[in-house]
Amino acid sequence: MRVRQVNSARYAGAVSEALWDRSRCSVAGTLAVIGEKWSLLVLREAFLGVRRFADFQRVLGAPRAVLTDRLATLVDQGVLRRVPYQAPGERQRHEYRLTQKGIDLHPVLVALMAWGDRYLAEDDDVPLELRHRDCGEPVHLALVCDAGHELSGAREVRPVPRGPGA
Amino acid sequence: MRVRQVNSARYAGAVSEALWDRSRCSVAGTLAVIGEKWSLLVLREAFLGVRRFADFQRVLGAPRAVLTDRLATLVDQGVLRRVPYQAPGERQRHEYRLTQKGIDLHPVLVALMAWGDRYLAEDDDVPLELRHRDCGEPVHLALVCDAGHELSGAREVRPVPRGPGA
DNA sequence: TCCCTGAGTTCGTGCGACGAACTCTGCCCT
DNA sequence: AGGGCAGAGTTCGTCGCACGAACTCAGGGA
Repeated sequence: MRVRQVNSARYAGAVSEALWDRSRCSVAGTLAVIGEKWSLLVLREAFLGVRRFADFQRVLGAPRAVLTDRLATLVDQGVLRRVPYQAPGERQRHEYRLTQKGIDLHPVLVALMAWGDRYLAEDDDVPLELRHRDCGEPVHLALVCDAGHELSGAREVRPVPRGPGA
Repeated sequence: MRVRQVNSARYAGAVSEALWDRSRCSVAGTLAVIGEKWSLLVLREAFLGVRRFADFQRVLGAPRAVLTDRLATLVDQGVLRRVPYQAPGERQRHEYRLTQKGIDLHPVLVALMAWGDRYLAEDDDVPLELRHRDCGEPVHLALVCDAGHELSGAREVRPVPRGPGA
């Protein structure tokens, strides 16, 4: 159907840094999986319950060919699953559902959304809010350390190199 | 120097959804700002302390022209600031520093990194760890609600439409 | 039988990424 | 003063991907 190698940018280029090795950074690896145009928007819709090709296409307005490619990529990265289904009176079709690996991308979407709400929404016109299913209170992302402190921001974080190159 | 309009995908396409209006979603807006190739990698390096053009170029290996464009975009989006500086015995140059708006993108990077660490690092070879500057404990992202509960995952979240279209 | 819809595939065009080469500026050395 | 050097771009040719429109294919219904 379609050949695709994982091309991972994690191993691109001869960097040979004075600092630790940046080419293996997980950010680059993750972007190699979901960083292409439309991928994150596809996932946003998936989290909102969209499953069928036509619905993705209609809601996003992405070109069909691109959408076909992005869905296929996400499927063979294990982020989505292609599941057959049959609506009564119709022939068998496929739908795309999040796997656990895909569900675990939720914080990425939440972080993007939170930033957009803060800096791009005009006059507090936030289009979508996340609430705790149990208690109904609004939900936000927080950095917490294993000692239980909730950090106030990036300045309280210290990046520490690890692994064989340390 | 370079003209750039904010082109925001937030208003693209006539969607007219049965569900709430997806075209104003903050995820798309944020991606219009930082979703281009290399932008997030530039920010990753900025968080690790990189400030000068040549250092970005050397560490990332991105083509100069692309890097020039991405830095300019991030500057006129207000994510980076172009600051003049003068090293002793050199002529005046510029460096790129995170603004508060840029620093607030930290959770996005952390979320991408966490997912990559979980799913892409072979045999737990995590290249970089984040620790609380004060207590030294490892730090992770969490969803917490305003009642103080820490949610276990995306399934405990309910998205609620808001604003004029509700 | 023809038509319709969902899910693609094909195709021509054009923009954007790429790497190499060129430019411009001001400091340093001789 | 002249030449070399380095940082920060800019220019250019190529090549690939994104785009939108048109085409295909399968099955169900009128």
